[in-house]
Amino acid sequence: MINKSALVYDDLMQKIDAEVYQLGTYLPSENQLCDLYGISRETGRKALATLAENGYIQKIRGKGSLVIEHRQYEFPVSGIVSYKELAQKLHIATENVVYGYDPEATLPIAAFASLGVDLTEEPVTAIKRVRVIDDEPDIIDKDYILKSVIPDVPRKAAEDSLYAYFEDELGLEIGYATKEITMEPANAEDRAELNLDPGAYMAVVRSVTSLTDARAFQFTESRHRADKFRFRDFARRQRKPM
Amino acid sequence: MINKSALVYDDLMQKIDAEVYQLGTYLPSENQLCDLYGISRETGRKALATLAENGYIQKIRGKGSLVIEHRQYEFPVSGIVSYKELAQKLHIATENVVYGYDPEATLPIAAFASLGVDLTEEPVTAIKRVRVIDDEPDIIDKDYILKSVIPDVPRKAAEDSLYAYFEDELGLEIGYATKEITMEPANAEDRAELNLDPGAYMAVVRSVTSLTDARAFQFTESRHRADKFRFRDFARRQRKPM
DNA sequence: GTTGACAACTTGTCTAAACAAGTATATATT
DNA sequence: AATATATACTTGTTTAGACAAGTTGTCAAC
Repeated sequence: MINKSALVYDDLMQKIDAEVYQLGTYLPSENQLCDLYGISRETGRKALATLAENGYIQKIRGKGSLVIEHRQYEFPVSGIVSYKELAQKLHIATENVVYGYDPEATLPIAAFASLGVDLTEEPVTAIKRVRVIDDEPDIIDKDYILKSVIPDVPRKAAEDSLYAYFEDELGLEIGYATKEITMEPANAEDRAELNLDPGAYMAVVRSVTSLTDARAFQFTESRHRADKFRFRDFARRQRKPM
Repeated sequence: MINKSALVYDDLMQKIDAEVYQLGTYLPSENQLCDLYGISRETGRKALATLAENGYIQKIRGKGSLVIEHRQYEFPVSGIVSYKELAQKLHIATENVVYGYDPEATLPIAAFASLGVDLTEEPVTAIKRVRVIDDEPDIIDKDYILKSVIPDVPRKAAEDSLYAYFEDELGLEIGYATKEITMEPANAEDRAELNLDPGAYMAVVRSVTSLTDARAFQFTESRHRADKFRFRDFARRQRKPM
C-alpha cells in the first residue's frame, strides 16, 4: 500500500493523459480534491506539487491548477527511466543485443571524471549492448556495475532489463542519477556496431546512478547516432537567491 | 519578504556550497532545524525537499539528510537560467554580440513544431546574438518574443539581458520552459558567424518559455559548436505507477 | 560472546486549522 | 454606463500534533 498523495497523483496523471482533464482546463480545486478523494488539503497539494514539478500543470494563485502541454517522454533519453520501460510506454519495437559481457572488469574512471567520480580502479561487471530500433542499430550502451554493491549481474539480466533485475529481483531502490550529454566523433567501435561512415558524430550520454542510500553503483556510457538523438527537458525557473 | 522555507533553503544551500556542511555528512536533523531557525517541522521539510529535488542532498529515512555530490551549473545550458546569470555565477568572461534585430518579424513555427507549438504566423521581435567566450564565438542564439505578450523589446535589452528586462523592467514572472536538444549539421549562417569548417556539427537547443500564468512568450533556438557543448542533468527515479 | 528487547533517535505521512493574498463575480453607488 | 465595494472563491504559507517506520546504541538475558 503506497501513500494517499501518490494515489491521487497517479489518478490525476492518468486522467490528464486520458484527457479527462483536457489541456487548457483547470483541475478540481484543492477543496474539491479533498471531497473527491477523502483527503486533507495538504495531501492533495502534495500530489499537485508533484504534477507541477513534472510539467503536467501550472498552478496559478487565485485561479487553480491549469493543465499544460506535456511532452515528458521522448525516445531515447529522458529522465531516469529504463530503456525497456520507455520502449513499452511508447509502443516502440526494440531489440537488445548483448555483444560484450565481462564479470571481471575494471571501471574506466577517466570516462566519468567530469561527473565527479573519484574512485580508484573498482571491480565491475562490464556489459556492452546495442539497441536496435526498427531493424536499425542506433545506440550503444556500455554499463559498468560495481561489484562492491552488486556482486553478480547475470548475463540474462543484461539481455532482459538491468533495472528490472536490480529493483524486482534484488529489491534495490534506485534513487537518482547525474547525466552529462556531449557530442563526440564516432570511434571505430561505433562505426563497426552501428554501420556508420567515417566522420560521423555521436551524442554521448554518460551517467552515474545511485541508490536511495546514496551509494553510486552504475556507470553508463550511452552512445547515440547523432541523427536519431533527441533529448527533451522540462525546467522551472528558480527564484533568485537573497 | 519571501517565505521562511525559502530563506532556510537559501541558507542551507549556501552553507553546502561553502562546505559548512560537507559532502558525505548529514545536515542537522529536522527537529534541530526547527530550533535553529525557529520554524515548524513542515516548514523545514519543505526546504529539505527542494534541496533534494535540486540534487544537493539525499534524504534517508531513519538517518538524515546526506549531502551528495552536486554539479548543477555547467556551461552553457542548464535548467532555465539566463546566460548572463550563468556567466556571472561561474565567473566566465563572455561577450554578447547582437547581429540581428527585427521588431516586425514572424515566428518560424516549423522550427518549434516538435515542441507542441500550434500557433499560426505570430508577430514577434526577432533577435540574433552571438555569444563569445574567451574571444571565441561559440553559440548563436535566435530569440523570438511574442508581441502579443511583450509588444516592445528594445535593442538595448537584447544587448544586456533579456531576462533582466522581462523580470526587473516589466515585472513579468517567468514560470517554466520546455527544451529539446538535437544534433544537426552546421548551416551556412553557423559557419559564417562561428568560423566553422564544412561538415561541422551543431548541438541545437530549442526551447519554449512560459510565464507563471502559462502564457508562452519566448521561443529560442540556441546553436552550439559541437565540441564546446555540454549538458548536465540531475534526475530522480520516478516511483512506478500502480 | 551472542542474541533479543527496548529506548531514543531519525524521516515519512497525514490531519485540521488559521491566515494571507490573488481572482472573479455580483451588487451597490456614483 | 462606469466605478467602487463586498464577498466568495481560488492558491500560498505556516503551525502543532499524531502516528508510522527505519536506524542505532544500550542493556539485560541467555
